[in-house]
Amino acid sequence: MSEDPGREAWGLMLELFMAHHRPRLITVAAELDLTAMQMLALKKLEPGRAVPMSTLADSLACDASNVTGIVDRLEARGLIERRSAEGDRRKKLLALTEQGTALRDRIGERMAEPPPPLAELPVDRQRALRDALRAVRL
Amino acid sequence: MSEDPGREAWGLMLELFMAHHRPRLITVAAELDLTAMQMLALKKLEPGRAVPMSTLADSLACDASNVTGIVDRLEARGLIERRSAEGDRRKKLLALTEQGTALRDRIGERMAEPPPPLAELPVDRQRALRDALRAVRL
DNA sequence: TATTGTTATACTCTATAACTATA
DNA sequence: TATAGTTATAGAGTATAACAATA
Repeated sequence: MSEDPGREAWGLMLELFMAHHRPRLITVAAELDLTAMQMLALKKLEPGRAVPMSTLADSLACDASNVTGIVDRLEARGLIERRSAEGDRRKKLLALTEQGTALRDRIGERMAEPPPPLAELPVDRQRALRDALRAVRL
Repeated sequence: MSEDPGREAWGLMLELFMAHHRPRLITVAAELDLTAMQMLALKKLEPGRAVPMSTLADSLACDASNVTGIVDRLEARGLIERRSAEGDRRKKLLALTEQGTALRDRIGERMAEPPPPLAELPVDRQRALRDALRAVRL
Protein backbone atom coordinates (compact mmCIF):
# COMPACT_ATOMS: atom_id res chain seq x y z
CA MET A 1 0.00 0.00 0.00
CA SER A 2 2.29 2.71 1.27
CA GLU A 3 5.12 0.78 -0.32
CA ASP A 4 7.93 2.59 -2.06
CA PRO A 5 6.52 3.23 -5.57
CA GLY A 6 9.87 2.53 -7.27
CA ARG A 7 10.02 -0.84 -5.57
CA GLU A 8 6.47 -1.69 -6.54
CA ALA A 9 7.05 -0.58 -10.14
CA TRP A 10 10.13 -2.80 -10.38
CA GLY A 11 8.21 -5.70 -8.89
CA LEU A 12 5.45 -5.33 -11.46
CA MET A 13 7.98 -5.22 -14.29
CA LEU A 14 9.69 -8.34 -12.96
CA GLU A 15 6.37 -10.19 -12.96
CA LEU A 16 5.78 -9.18 -16.56
CA PHE A 17 9.26 -10.35 -17.53
CA MET A 18 9.05 -13.66 -15.75
CA ALA A 19 5.66 -14.37 -17.26
CA HIS A 20 6.51 -13.39 -20.82
CA HIS A 21 10.12 -12.54 -21.57
CA ARG A 22 11.71 -15.79 -20.45
CA PRO A 23 9.20 -18.11 -22.14
CA ARG A 24 9.49 -16.15 -25.37
CA LEU A 25 13.28 -16.24 -25.22
CA ILE A 26 13.12 -20.02 -25.05
CA THR A 27 10.60 -20.21 -27.89
CA VAL A 28 12.50 -17.87 -30.21
CA ALA A 29 15.82 -19.57 -29.48
CA ALA A 30 14.32 -22.94 -30.38
CA GLU A 31 12.82 -21.53 -33.59
CA LEU A 32 16.16 -20.11 -34.72
CA ASP A 33 18.15 -23.10 -33.46
CA LEU A 34 20.22 -20.96 -31.12
CA THR A 35 20.86 -21.11 -27.39
CA ALA A 36 19.97 -18.21 -25.12
CA MET A 37 23.62 -17.23 -24.80
CA GLN A 38 24.17 -17.34 -28.55
CA MET A 39 21.17 -15.04 -29.02
CA LEU A 40 22.48 -12.71 -26.37
CA ALA A 41 25.91 -12.64 -27.99
CA LEU A 42 24.44 -11.82 -31.40
CA LYS A 43 22.41 -9.06 -29.80
CA LYS A 44 25.44 -7.56 -28.10
CA LEU A 45 27.46 -7.43 -31.32
CA GLU A 46 26.56 -4.43 -33.46
CA PRO A 47 26.71 -4.44 -37.26
CA GLY A 48 29.80 -2.64 -38.57
CA ARG A 49 31.50 -2.45 -35.21
CA ALA A 50 34.08 -5.18 -34.62
CA VAL A 51 34.96 -5.66 -30.95
CA PRO A 52 37.58 -7.77 -29.13
CA MET A 53 36.62 -11.04 -27.45
CA SER A 54 37.22 -9.48 -24.05
CA THR A 55 34.61 -6.80 -24.73
CA LEU A 56 32.02 -9.45 -25.55
CA ALA A 57 32.96 -11.30 -22.38
CA ASP A 58 32.24 -8.13 -20.40
CA SER A 59 28.94 -7.59 -22.21
CA LEU A 60 27.85 -11.13 -21.48
CA ALA A 61 29.06 -10.92 -17.90
CA CYS A 62 30.88 -14.22 -18.18
CA ASP A 63 34.47 -15.42 -18.16
CA ALA A 64 36.59 -14.96 -21.27
CA SER A 65 37.14 -18.72 -21.49
CA ASN A 66 33.44 -19.23 -22.18
CA VAL A 67 33.46 -16.79 -25.05
CA THR A 68 35.87 -18.96 -26.97
CA GLY A 69 33.30 -21.75 -27.21
CA ILE A 70 30.31 -19.50 -27.85
CA VAL A 71 32.19 -17.71 -30.62
CA ASP A 72 33.41 -21.02 -32.04
CA ARG A 73 29.85 -22.21 -32.49
CA LEU A 74 28.55 -18.95 -33.94
CA GLU A 75 31.50 -18.77 -36.30
CA ALA A 76 31.00 -22.38 -37.38
CA ARG A 77 27.50 -21.37 -38.49
CA GLY A 78 28.81 -18.38 -40.41
CA LEU A 79 27.04 -15.85 -38.20
CA ILE A 80 30.14 -14.03 -36.98
CA GLU A 81 33.83 -14.03 -37.86
CA ARG A 82 37.13 -13.52 -36.06
CA ARG A 83 39.39 -10.88 -37.53
CA SER A 84 42.91 -9.86 -36.64
CA ALA A 85 43.31 -6.54 -34.89
CA GLU A 86 45.89 -4.16 -36.23
CA GLY A 87 48.40 -2.95 -33.69
CA ASP A 88 48.07 -5.88 -31.30
CA ARG A 89 48.46 -9.35 -32.66
CA ARG A 90 47.10 -10.95 -29.51
CA LYS A 91 43.67 -9.47 -30.08
CA LYS A 92 40.94 -10.89 -32.25
CA LEU A 93 38.01 -8.76 -33.32
CA LEU A 94 34.51 -10.15 -33.66
CA ALA A 95 32.24 -8.98 -36.43
CA LEU A 96 28.76 -10.00 -37.55
CA THR A 97 28.57 -11.51 -41.02
CA GLU A 98 25.77 -10.51 -43.35
CA GLN A 99 23.91 -13.66 -42.34
CA GLY A 100 24.54 -12.93 -38.67
CA THR A 101 23.24 -9.40 -39.03
CA ALA A 102 20.06 -10.68 -40.66
CA LEU A 103 19.50 -13.23 -37.90
CA ARG A 104 20.21 -10.59 -35.25
CA ASP A 105 17.51 -8.42 -36.81
CA ARG A 106 15.01 -11.28 -36.67
CA ILE A 107 15.78 -11.83 -33.00
CA GLY A 108 15.26 -8.14 -32.31
CA GLU A 109 11.92 -8.11 -34.09
CA ARG A 110 10.63 -11.13 -32.22
CA MET A 111 11.74 -10.02 -28.77
CA ALA A 112 10.58 -6.42 -29.23
CA GLU A 113 7.00 -7.51 -29.74
CA PRO A 114 5.08 -6.40 -26.63
CA PRO A 115 3.49 -9.30 -24.72
CA PRO A 116 -0.32 -9.70 -24.67
CA PRO A 117 -0.97 -7.90 -21.35
CA LEU A 118 0.78 -4.85 -22.78
CA ALA A 119 -0.55 -5.09 -26.31
CA GLU A 120 -4.10 -5.38 -25.04
CA LEU A 121 -3.82 -2.32 -22.86
CA PRO A 122 -5.86 0.69 -24.09
CA VAL A 123 -3.64 2.95 -26.19
CA ASP A 124 -3.83 5.87 -23.78
CA ARG A 125 -2.59 3.56 -21.03
CA GLN A 126 0.22 2.41 -23.27
CA ARG A 127 1.20 6.03 -23.86
CA ALA A 128 1.16 6.76 -20.13
CA LEU A 129 3.45 3.79 -19.53
CA ARG A 130 5.77 4.75 -22.39
CA ASP A 131 6.01 8.33 -21.12
CA ALA A 132 6.74 7.16 -17.59
CA LEU A 133 9.50 4.92 -18.91
CA ARG A 134 10.98 7.63 -21.09
CA ALA A 135 11.71 9.53 -17.89
CA VAL A 136 13.98 6.71 -16.74
CA ARG A 137 17.51 7.55 -17.73
CA LEU A 138 19.24 4.32 -18.53
CA MET B 1 8.62 8.70 -33.27
CA SER B 2 5.12 7.59 -34.23
CA GLU B 3 6.05 4.12 -33.06
CA ASP B 4 3.50 1.94 -31.35
CA PRO B 5 3.65 3.09 -27.70
CA GLY B 6 3.25 -0.45 -26.36
CA ARG B 7 6.20 -1.57 -28.42
CA GLU B 8 8.34 1.31 -27.28
CA ALA B 9 7.36 0.76 -23.63
CA TRP B 10 8.33 -2.89 -23.89
CA GLY B 11 11.63 -1.96 -25.52
CA LEU B 12 12.45 0.45 -22.73
CA MET B 13 11.62 -2.16 -20.10
CA LEU B 14 13.83 -4.70 -21.88
CA GLU B 15 16.75 -2.27 -21.81
CA LEU B 16 16.29 -1.73 -18.10
CA PHE B 17 16.00 -5.45 -17.58
CA MET B 18 19.09 -6.36 -19.58
CA ALA B 19 21.17 -3.64 -17.97
CA HIS B 20 20.26 -4.47 -14.38
CA HIS B 21 18.27 -7.63 -13.79
CA ARG B 22 20.65 -10.12 -15.37
CA PRO B 23 23.82 -8.74 -13.77
CA ARG B 24 22.14 -8.68 -10.39
CA LEU B 25 20.86 -12.22 -10.81
CA ILE B 26 24.43 -13.37 -11.39
CA THR B 27 25.73 -11.40 -8.42
CA VAL B 28 23.07 -12.57 -5.99
CA ALA B 29 23.38 -16.18 -7.14
CA ALA B 30 27.13 -16.07 -6.51
CA GLU B 31 26.62 -14.51 -3.07
CA LEU B 32 24.17 -17.22 -2.03
CA ASP B 33 26.12 -20.00 -3.76
CA LEU B 34 23.20 -20.93 -5.98
CA THR B 35 22.81 -21.21 -9.73
CA ALA B 36 20.27 -19.13 -11.61
CA MET B 37 17.99 -22.13 -12.04
CA GLN B 38 18.21 -23.04 -8.37
CA MET B 39 17.21 -19.50 -7.44
CA LEU B 40 14.35 -19.61 -9.89
CA ALA B 41 13.16 -22.94 -8.51
CA LEU B 42 13.22 -21.62 -4.93
CA LYS B 43 11.26 -18.59 -6.08
CA LYS B 44 8.61 -20.72 -7.79
CA LEU B 45 8.02 -22.86 -4.72
CA GLU B 46 5.75 -21.17 -2.22
CA PRO B 47 5.99 -21.71 1.54
CA GLY B 48 3.30 -24.02 2.85
CA ARG B 49 2.24 -25.23 -0.57
CA ALA B 50 3.80 -28.53 -1.61
CA VAL B 51 3.62 -29.16 -5.36
CA PRO B 52 4.46 -32.15 -7.58
CA MET B 53 7.73 -32.24 -9.54
CA SER B 54 5.79 -31.93 -12.78
CA THR B 55 4.31 -28.62 -11.64
CA LEU B 56 7.76 -27.22 -10.96
CA ALA B 57 8.91 -28.45 -14.38
CA ASP B 58 6.05 -26.45 -15.93
CA SER B 59 6.89 -23.37 -13.88
CA LEU B 60 10.53 -23.53 -14.93
CA ALA B 61 9.61 -24.24 -18.55
CA CYS B 62 12.02 -27.13 -18.74
CA ASP B 63 11.86 -30.88 -19.12
CA ALA B 64 10.91 -33.01 -16.12
CA SER B 65 14.23 -34.85 -16.32
CA ASN B 66 16.08 -31.65 -15.44
CA VAL B 67 14.03 -31.11 -12.35
CA THR B 68 15.33 -34.32 -10.83
CA GLY B 69 18.87 -32.94 -10.73
CA ILE B 70 17.91 -29.43 -9.67
CA VAL B 71 15.78 -30.81 -6.85
CA ASP B 72 18.53 -33.26 -5.88
CA ARG B 73 20.98 -30.42 -5.33
CA LEU B 74 18.54 -28.20 -3.45
CA GLU B 75 17.47 -31.12 -1.30
CA ALA B 76 21.10 -32.05 -0.56
CA ARG B 77 21.53 -28.56 0.86
CA GLY B 78 18.45 -28.90 3.01
CA LEU B 79 16.56 -26.13 1.19
CA ILE B 80 13.64 -28.25 0.00
CA GLU B 81 12.37 -31.75 0.62
CA ARG B 82 10.55 -34.45 -1.29
CA ARG B 83 7.39 -35.76 0.34
CA SER B 84 5.10 -38.59 -0.68
CA ALA B 85 1.71 -37.61 -2.05
CA GLU B 86 -1.30 -39.34 -0.64
CA GLY B 87 -3.53 -41.01 -3.16
CA ASP B 88 -0.88 -41.49 -5.85
CA ARG B 89 2.34 -43.20 -4.87
CA ARG B 90 4.07 -42.16 -8.10
CA LYS B 91 3.94 -38.50 -7.18
CA LYS B 92 6.42 -36.67 -5.02
CA LEU B 93 5.58 -33.31 -3.53
CA LEU B 94 8.17 -30.59 -3.14
CA ALA B 95 8.15 -28.35 -0.11
CA LEU B 96 10.45 -25.59 1.10
CA THR B 97 12.19 -26.30 4.39
CA GLU B 98 12.50 -23.58 7.00
CA GLN B 99 16.00 -22.85 5.75
CA GLY B 100 14.79 -22.83 2.15
CA THR B 101 12.02 -20.40 3.00
CA ALA B 102 14.51 -18.07 4.66
CA LEU B 103 16.84 -18.18 1.68
CA ARG B 104 13.92 -17.64 -0.70
CA ASP B 105 13.00 -14.52 1.26
CA ARG B 106 16.53 -13.19 0.97
CA ILE B 107 16.49 -13.74 -2.78
CA GLY B 108 13.19 -11.91 -3.03
CA GLU B 109 14.49 -8.96 -1.05
CA ARG B 110 17.62 -8.62 -3.16
CA MET B 111 15.91 -8.94 -6.53
CA ALA B 112 13.00 -6.67 -5.61
CA GLU B 113 15.34 -3.77 -4.94
CA PRO B 114 14.76 -1.27 -7.78
CA PRO B 115 17.86 -0.60 -9.89
CA PRO B 116 19.61 2.82 -9.70
CA PRO B 117 17.89 4.40 -12.73
CA LEU B 118 14.54 3.68 -11.11
CA ALA B 119 15.52 4.44 -7.54
CA GLU B 120 16.97 7.79 -8.57
CA LEU B 121 13.82 8.83 -10.41
CA PRO B 122 11.85 11.63 -8.67
CA VAL B 123 9.11 10.12 -6.51
CA ASP B 124 6.28 11.58 -8.56
CA ARG B 125 7.77 9.93 -11.65
CA GLN B 126 8.02 6.67 -9.76
CA ARG B 127 4.35 6.94 -8.86
CA ALA B 128 3.37 7.65 -12.47
CA LEU B 129 5.28 4.56 -13.56
CA ARG B 130 3.78 2.43 -10.80
CA ASP B 131 0.26 3.56 -11.68
CA ALA B 132 0.82 2.87 -15.37
CA LEU B 133 2.04 -0.62 -14.51
CA ARG B 134 -0.84 -1.31 -12.16
CA ALA B 135 -3.12 -0.96 -15.18
CA VAL B 136 -1.40 -3.93 -16.82
CA ARG B 137 -3.36 -7.02 -16.01
CA LEU B 138 -0.89 -9.85 -15.76
C1' DT C 1 55.98 -9.00 -16.28
C1' DA C 2 51.31 -8.29 -17.87
C1' DT C 3 47.63 -9.15 -21.23
C1' DT C 4 44.70 -11.75 -24.90
C1' DG C 5 42.81 -15.58 -26.01
C1' DT C 6 42.95 -20.74 -25.72
C1' DT C 7 42.84 -25.29 -23.56
C1' DA C 8 41.83 -28.54 -19.72
C1' DT C 9 38.82 -29.71 -16.09
C1' DA C 10 34.76 -30.23 -13.45
C1' DC C 11 30.04 -29.00 -12.56
C1' DT C 12 25.33 -27.46 -13.92
C1' DC C 13 21.56 -27.07 -17.23
C1' DT C 14 19.39 -28.80 -21.33
C1' DA C 15 16.44 -32.11 -24.24
C1' DT C 16 15.69 -36.90 -25.83
C1' DA C 17 15.03 -41.53 -25.00
C1' DA C 18 14.68 -45.54 -22.19
C1' DC C 19 13.47 -47.16 -17.78
C1' DT C 20 10.82 -48.12 -13.00
C1' DA C 21 6.85 -48.00 -10.30
C1' DT C 22 2.78 -47.02 -10.11
C1' DA C 23 -2.16 -45.98 -12.01
C1' DT D 1 -1.88 -48.39 -21.64
C1' DA D 2 -0.77 -44.12 -19.61
C1' DT D 3 1.56 -41.22 -16.13
C1' DA D 4 5.27 -39.47 -12.49
C1' DG D 5 9.63 -39.44 -11.80
C1' DT D 6 14.38 -41.33 -12.66
C1' DT D 7 18.53 -42.53 -15.25
C1' DA D 8 21.61 -42.37 -19.30
C1' DT D 9 23.54 -39.68 -22.70
C1' DA D 10 25.32 -35.88 -25.29
C1' DG D 11 25.75 -30.92 -26.10
C1' DA D 12 26.13 -26.31 -24.18
C1' DG D 13 27.25 -22.79 -20.53
C1' DT D 14 29.98 -21.84 -16.29
C1' DA D 15 34.31 -20.64 -13.45
C1' DT D 16 39.10 -21.80 -12.29
C1' DA D 17 43.63 -22.71 -13.47
C1' DA D 18 47.37 -23.39 -16.61
C1' DC D 19 49.18 -22.22 -21.03
C1' DA D 20 51.01 -19.86 -25.66
C1' DA D 21 51.78 -15.83 -28.06
C1' DT D 22 52.43 -11.18 -27.81
C1' DA D 23 53.03 -6.74 -25.54
